[in-house]
Amino acid sequence: MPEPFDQRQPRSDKLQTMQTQGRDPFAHHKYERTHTAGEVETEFDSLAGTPVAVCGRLIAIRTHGKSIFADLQDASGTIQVYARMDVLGEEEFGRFAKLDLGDIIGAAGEVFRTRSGEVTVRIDEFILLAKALRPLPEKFHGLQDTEVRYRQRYLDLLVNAETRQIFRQRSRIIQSAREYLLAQGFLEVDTPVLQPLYGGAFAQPFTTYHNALDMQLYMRIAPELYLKRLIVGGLERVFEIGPVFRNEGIDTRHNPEFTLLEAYQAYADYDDMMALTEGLVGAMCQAVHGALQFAYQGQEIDLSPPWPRRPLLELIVEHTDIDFSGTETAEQAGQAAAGLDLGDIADQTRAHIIEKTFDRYVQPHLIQPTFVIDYPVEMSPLAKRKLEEPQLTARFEPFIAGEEIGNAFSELNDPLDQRARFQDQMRAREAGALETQPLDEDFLAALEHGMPPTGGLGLGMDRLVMLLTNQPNLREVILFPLLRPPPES
RNA sequence: GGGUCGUUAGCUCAGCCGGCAGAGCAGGGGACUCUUAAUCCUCAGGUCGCAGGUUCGAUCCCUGCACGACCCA
Repeated sequence: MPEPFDQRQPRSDKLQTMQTQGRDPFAHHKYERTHTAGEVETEFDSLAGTPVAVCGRLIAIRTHGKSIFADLQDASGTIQVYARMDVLGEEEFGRFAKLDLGDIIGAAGEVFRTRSGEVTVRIDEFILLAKALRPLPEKFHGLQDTEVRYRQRYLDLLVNAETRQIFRQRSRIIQSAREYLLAQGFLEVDTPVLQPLYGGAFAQPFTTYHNALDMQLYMRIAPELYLKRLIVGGLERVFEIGPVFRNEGIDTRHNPEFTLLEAYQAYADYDDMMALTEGLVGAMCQAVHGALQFAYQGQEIDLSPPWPRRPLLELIVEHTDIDFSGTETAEQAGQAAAGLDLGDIADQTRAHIIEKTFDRYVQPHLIQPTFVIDYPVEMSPLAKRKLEEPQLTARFEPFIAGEEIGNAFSELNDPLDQRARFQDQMRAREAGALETQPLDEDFLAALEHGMPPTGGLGLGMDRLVMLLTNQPNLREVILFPLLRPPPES
C-alpha cells in the first residue's frame, strides 16, 4: 500500500538540505528593501536601468530552461522578477529553480521592461527569507471554501485580491469616522471592556472572573454608561471606537464580538445627533466611494442629507394600517396586531409587539437612509422623554438598505427618572425578560452629580462597512469571525 | 431551535440508473534563455466528512452525528 502523498515532504527536504549547508532561511532577521512592488511599477520611468531591492512572496513561477520568470507579491501589489543563468551563474540559478510557490524572498537587480511591456526586476542576487512548507491554494480560482476562508483568513488574504480590498476599505472607513469626530472637537477615549456591571444595551453579556479581586466581571455590551460618566466629568465631547460583546446567536448580521462607535456631545440633543450621523456616515462613504451615493446588492443608495425623520408608530401605520398609539397594555397591543403574522406573542410586552411589527413589516422597506424617531419609553430606558409626549422618547435609529446601523437619543440626565427606569427594568427581569438593563448605582451617583443635556450616538461599524463594501454578510468584513471549533482532524 | 443545500486529491470542481475514483491547477522527473492561467512529455497523489443501515455490491439509497452556507424563528 503506497504512503499517502504529503505535499509538504519535498519542501521539508529542501529546507533541511539548506539548513545542513548553513543556509537556513529562518536565520535572516530583516531585509533592506529599497522599493515596494507598487513603487517599482509607478516609478518605472525614473527607475529603469537602476538597481532596486524588492521582497515578498512567490505567487507564480514560470521556468524556461535557463531562465525563470516569477511573480513576487507584497502589500502594494506584485512585481515580476526574472532570473537568468548567465547572470546568476549555474549554482545560484539552480538554487532559484528550487524555490517553491509561497516562499518569501528578497531580490535585487536592475529594473527593465520586457518585450511584452511588463515592468520587471532582473535578479542579480536573491535570498530566501522564509520557506513555505505548505502549498498555496490554487492560483486561478483562489480559495472558495467559506469555512477555510474564515478559519485561515491569511490564506484568503494571500490569494483573494477582493478580500484584501475589503479590509483596506474597512480601515479607511473607520479612520474617516475617527478623523471626522476629531475635527469636530471630540476627544477619543478608552473605557473599560471588563465591567463589574454591564449596561447601555439590551443584550446578555459574557461573564468572566478576576482571580486576584475574587470577583465576577462582564465583557461590556456597550461603553455608554462610562462615556456618560465622562460627560459628567466635563469632557463635553467624547467618543470611543472599539469592540463590544453580546452573548447571542450568530447569523449574517450578528457576530458576538463587533466594533461599535459611540459619541456623546454635551448641550446637544437627538436632532444634533441626526446631523452628526449624516455627516459621519457621509464621510465614511466619501472615504471609499468619493461620493454620497453607492450601490448595495443592486440597490442605489443616496446618503445626501437631510435624511427623512419618520416616527416609529407612523411608519407602522403606513405599512400595516395598524395604529399602536391608542394602545397602553400588552393585551391592547396584541389585539391591535391580531391580523399580523408575528408568531407567538402571547407573553410579549407591548414594546416587544411593536418592535416585532416594525422589524417584520417596516424595516425591510427602509432602503434609502431614514431616521426612525420617537420610540416608546419602555423600549428606551436611557433616553430622555419628549416634553409634549412623555410616553415617547427623543430617540432615533438610522436605517440604510433595510439594515439598522445605530441607535441614538437625547440622553436621560434626570437621576430620579433614571432610577425609576432601572426599577422598571428590574421588574421586567423578575417577570422573565432575559435582556434587561441592571440598576447601576455608581452610574446613578454620577447622574446625581449633574449631567448636562447631552446627545449620544452609537453606530455599528461592521454593518456600515458591510454596506459600504457591498458585502452580503457580516463575516466578510470581520477578519476572524467566531466559528465553532473544527471537528478533530 | 426549524427547514434547505453542501462536505470527493493540497486547491477548484466533475462523477449519468447503485457496478474498477476523474479533470485542471499545485507537486515529483524531464525539455525549453521574454514568459505572465507559459508551453510540451512523463509520474505520483483518495479514510469520497464521521458512524451505522439496506444491498451480491454504496461516493451514489436510508438513518444518525459533525462542520459550513443560505432561509426562517
